[in-house]
Amino acid sequence: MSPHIYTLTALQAAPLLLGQHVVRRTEDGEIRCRIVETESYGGSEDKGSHAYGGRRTARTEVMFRTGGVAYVYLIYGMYNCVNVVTAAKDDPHAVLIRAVEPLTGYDEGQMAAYRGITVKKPSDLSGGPGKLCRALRIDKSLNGCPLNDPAGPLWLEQGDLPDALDIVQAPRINISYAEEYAQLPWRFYLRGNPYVSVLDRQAQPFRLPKV
DNA sequence: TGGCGGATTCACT
DNA sequence: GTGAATCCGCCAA
Repeated sequence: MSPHIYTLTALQAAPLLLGQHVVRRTEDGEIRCRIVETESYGGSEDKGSHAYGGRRTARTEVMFRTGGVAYVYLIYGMYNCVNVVTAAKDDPHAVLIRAVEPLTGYDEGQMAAYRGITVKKPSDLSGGPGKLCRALRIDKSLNGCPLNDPAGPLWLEQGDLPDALDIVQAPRINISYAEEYAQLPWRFYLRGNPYVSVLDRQAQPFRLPKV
C-alpha cells in the first residue's frame, strides 16, 4: 500500500483505508481481510481522542510516532482495539479499524476459529473493534508494530480503489464524553456491507476530495 | 495510592 | 433495551 496514506491526517486517511487489506500472520498462517469501517481520532484538539490536549502517556506514546505503525489498546478490561497511526511525528493521529471482512473462505474459517463463538451473521465475526481483534488474534503485543513490513506479524496491502467504493460517513460510536466532537461524522463505512458494526440511518454519502 | 470510567461485547428480559 | 464482565490508565490527593 502506498506509504503516502500514513502521512495524512487521521480524518483524511480514515476513508482511504476502506477497501485496503489487513494481513495478520500467526504460527497458524496468514489471514487476509478487507477494511470496511473506520473512525478518525485525529490531533490533540479531538476531545474523543486518547491524545486530546496533547496528552502524552505510556499508553498514547505510540500515537505520537511517525505514521505507519499500529496502536493497540485494551478497552473495558477485556477487548483490544487496533488503530493505524498516521501523520507526522509528535502529531497524534490514529484511525480505529472498526470492522473487516474476510477475503476468502479460508480466512473466514480461521477468524471464526479464533473468535470461538457461533457466528450467526457476518458482523458477529468481525463487525466491531473488539471482535475483529479477537478474530485476528491482535493484542497489545502488536502495539507499535510497523504496518509496511510483509515479514512482520501485521501489515497492510493495497486493496480496492477508493473511488470505486460506496462510502458513507456518520458520527462515531460510544464517545458521548467527547461533547461537541461526538457529533462530528468521523466514522466511515461501506454502504450495504454486512460486516459493518452499527448502521446509521442518518449516514451521508462521502465523496473523496479531488486530488 | 485510591477511585473512577471506558473508541465493547454478550447474555438476558 | 439493560446490565454485567473486568482491568488498566489516568488523575487527584
